[in-house]
Amino acid sequence: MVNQQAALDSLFHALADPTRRAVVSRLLKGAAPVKQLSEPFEMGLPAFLKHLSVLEMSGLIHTEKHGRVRTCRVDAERLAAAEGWLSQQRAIWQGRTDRLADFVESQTPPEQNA
Amino acid sequence: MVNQQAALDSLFHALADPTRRAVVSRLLKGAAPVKQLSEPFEMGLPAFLKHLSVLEMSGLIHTEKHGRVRTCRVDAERLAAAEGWLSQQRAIWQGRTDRLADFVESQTPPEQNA
DNA sequence: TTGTTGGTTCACCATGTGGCGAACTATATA
DNA sequence: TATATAGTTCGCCACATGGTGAACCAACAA
Repeated sequence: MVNQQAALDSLFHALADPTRRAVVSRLLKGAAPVKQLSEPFEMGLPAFLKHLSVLEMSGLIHTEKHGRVRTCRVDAERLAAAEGWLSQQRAIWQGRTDRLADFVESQTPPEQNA
Repeated sequence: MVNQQAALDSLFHALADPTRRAVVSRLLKGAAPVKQLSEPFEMGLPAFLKHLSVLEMSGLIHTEKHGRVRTCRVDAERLAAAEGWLSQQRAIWQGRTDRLADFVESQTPPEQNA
């Protein structure tokens, strides 16, 4: 469970940068080589590779090299993990606000996922 | 839209730390003063206040002071904003994989929780 | 074989982050 | 008034982050 925390740390950290979010967004539409991925961004390859490395460390993407070109693809399950934490939190919140709703509607036992 | 990016930056950055996630989680169960919030964590008040400051800058929490006690509460809409970006991304991904699924199943409108 | 292209590595730099202790302010409370 | 309590501010530190340019390696292409 401690490890879970570390995973979320690196996940959210990876997403806390517009370049990296753009890369994820781009990769969700299909795999791509490093060079092509880097083209929209006004930064050197070394800097861009660091972003890729952060993404890869977080597990959000994984890459493989064929010949001299490295191809990147996204791991959608990692993305779902981040979303999972958030919707879990929302469930807590909704568990609370639902009591107001229940007071009016009186149905649906809250059943928050611990 | 550029500002949107900055908002997501600080949102995800705020969430990229176990202490801050724990605070958010705690606050989703109800507002609390700084001291009480800080108790579970083994760090000084100054360090903890920096975390609160990061959370407040991101808009995830807001605070108000009455007398000498500052009360913190969460802003669930900010949390929803982060979740929103993620589910938006998932929609892209699912738009792709759904074509495979539809090819086999061709039923059940996915009903994602917006 | 000689370029060119795609990636990689390295040293370096400015800035940000996350923690500390110490000193301080302001509000309750005794 | 005196004292404890809740926050705040400040200076400091170690380390991570995000960028640079330059040199370099490995695979195609001419």
